[in-house]
Amino acid sequence: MAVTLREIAKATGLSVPTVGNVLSTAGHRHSAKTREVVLDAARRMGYRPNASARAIRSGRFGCLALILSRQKTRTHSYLPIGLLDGIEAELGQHDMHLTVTRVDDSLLAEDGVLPKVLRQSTADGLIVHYTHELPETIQAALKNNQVPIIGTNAKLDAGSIYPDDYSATKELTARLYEMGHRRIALIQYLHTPLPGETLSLRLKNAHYSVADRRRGYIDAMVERGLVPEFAPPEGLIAHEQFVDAANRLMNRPDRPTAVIAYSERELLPLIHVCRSAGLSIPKDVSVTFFGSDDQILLGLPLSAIQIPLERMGREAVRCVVQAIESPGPSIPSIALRYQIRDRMDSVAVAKK
Amino acid sequence: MAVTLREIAKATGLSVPTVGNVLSTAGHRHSAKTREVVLDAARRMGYRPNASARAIRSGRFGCLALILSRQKTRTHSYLPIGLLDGIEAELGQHDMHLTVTRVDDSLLAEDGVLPKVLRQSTADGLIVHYTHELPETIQAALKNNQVPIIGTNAKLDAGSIYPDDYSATKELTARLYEMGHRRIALIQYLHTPLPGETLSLRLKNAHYSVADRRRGYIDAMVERGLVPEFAPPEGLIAHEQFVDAANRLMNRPDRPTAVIAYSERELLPLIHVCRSAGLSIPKDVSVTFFGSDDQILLGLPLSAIQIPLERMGREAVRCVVQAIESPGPSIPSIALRYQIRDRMDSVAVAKK
DNA sequence: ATGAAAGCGCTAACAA
DNA sequence: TTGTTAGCGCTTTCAT
Repeated sequence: MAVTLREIAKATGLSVPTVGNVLSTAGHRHSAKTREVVLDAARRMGYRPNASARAIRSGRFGCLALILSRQKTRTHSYLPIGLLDGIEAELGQHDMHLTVTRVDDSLLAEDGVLPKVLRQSTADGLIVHYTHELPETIQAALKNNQVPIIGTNAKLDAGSIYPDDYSATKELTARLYEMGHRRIALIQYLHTPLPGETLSLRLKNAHYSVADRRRGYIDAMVERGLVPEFAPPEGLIAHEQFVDAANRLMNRPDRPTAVIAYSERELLPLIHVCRSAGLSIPKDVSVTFFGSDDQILLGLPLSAIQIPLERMGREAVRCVVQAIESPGPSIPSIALRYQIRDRMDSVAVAKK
Repeated sequence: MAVTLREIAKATGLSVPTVGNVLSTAGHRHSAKTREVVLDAARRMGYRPNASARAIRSGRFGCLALILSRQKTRTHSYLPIGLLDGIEAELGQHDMHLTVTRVDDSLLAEDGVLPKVLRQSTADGLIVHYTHELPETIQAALKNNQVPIIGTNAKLDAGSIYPDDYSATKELTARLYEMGHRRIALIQYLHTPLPGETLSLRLKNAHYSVADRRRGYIDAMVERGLVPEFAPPEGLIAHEQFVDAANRLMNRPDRPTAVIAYSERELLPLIHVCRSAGLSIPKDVSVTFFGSDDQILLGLPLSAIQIPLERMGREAVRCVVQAIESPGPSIPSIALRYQIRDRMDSVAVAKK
């Protein structure tokens, strides 16, 4: 059993509240000698306050829960470390900690087998990191939880923090234009539908950024009288065809001088094709992509348009904590501006 | 404020213990009518038991803490989702939940600014996921925590769960031999030292699997009278040279017919070089690699030697929980066997 | 079958 | 400056 105030009180011959005062809030109202004795004993005995006891007393858990969705059908869903960093940094400011739980996107969730964090009262607020839609049961459970809740990475009318992909792509395209580029392509692959998934469902299930980056790019191009060009044109191909699509795009006399890749996934076939065709990056082709980190692919250092994961985490915590401290009707959504950085290693001014 | 037993008691006209009994342990000892009334009210009012109150009563937090190290100097440290899955699955068996915290690998940690999870008493046990060495201060703080603690992904004398990379590589090499391969190479890049990092320190800081996979490979080769071949021979190169190294390896008349890649990072230059040289995988070259998931690179489906992350998570929880329930002197280390799967898409029988 | 009492560890209010 | 009392939400006796 862990060391309690009572044990320290017994060891020092003082009362429990005295010991508690010295070790937490009101230490200044005690004699130097007492403080010395208590602090010394606490250190020696390895005292650490019981967080649950404090939670009960204060009516606050001092804890937020991060709910991660889990998708059985597709692999490689994961917790971006930048998000966690942002969340933890901001939580530290409020002396709070984090509980993490995953929620199954399967029929199992229908059986009322909710994770413990949702079944019991464990946190003062929830951050739901959507990678896709959550099942009804979970949604209901979340609403029933009488604590503030916010979503990240999803574009909702209220209560979500998401990167502003429309503006980012628009600005990025404008930026490339200013650097002299006229043939700018957006390369964006979508997987062919899963078995049993219709095409329209596939598109509807896609992340909001698929449509938003597309729109931002189109608007910027059209504004400047340029013709938007997508690879592949229909946007939807099987994984094996990625290289072919990149080949078709880059092995043309009027190939683009700048390419915006939707994500890191689009990057690899592109780089491969460029290398094989003897095209130099960034001299012959400028490459930009949306990602969480700069990449080194096939020896080429590539600078990413960095998804503001850390700020997303920070903002999410900030909003939830605010809602906890002064409960209001609802949390407004926030579209986070990207920072299109000044230094883009893999982008060059277009040659005449 | 959340709904409490007292509120339900008030609403139903019953006593707090009665309501509590029905809703938790001893429901069977009450009349059907009472049960009905209580359960109905609880559902209607959205009752969820206060986890902290239970923790106080029971003397158990019902919670484990996962400590992730954070390395400022190198990016891309992250929480493998498979580990989290394993941890959560096993925790669910014990009706426990998970707290996650990151610990800075910087001097800040020296200032006694420990994360709240370590400063306070919040969990019944700790799982420390090492990606590298933790600073002394943190190590000390962990020891002082009077709860069971286990490390993952680190090879220690006691208290760690780690994949058995030696045996895995040895078996894998044997397996390739049985399929007719004689020229088998291990491709394993190490980054050049960071500024201020000596070469020997760089090697010492490397993950245990670097040495273990190397040893397993060498032992298997030597046992069969074959000559181990590494690319690059010295093992230590800069990132930009990865492609050159792969080129040197594969553009030779006596090029290997099978390649074991240390990790996913080694894979990409290899695939690129093979594609560019017109070498077919797996027809001309068999490729295997250590990774968390199968990969599709440049249109080629590659089957990974899967690092047993999920089992690592499960075992870690199992061991810690056991130590919590029956405290013993120390937790023994466990080397987890890999499962070299029967189906290896990217491996073919060697041609004569 | 139900309720009264007690106590887990901690802290705020009050009394000494 | 220090100690006493009380109570947060829950559960485990033990009476009724």
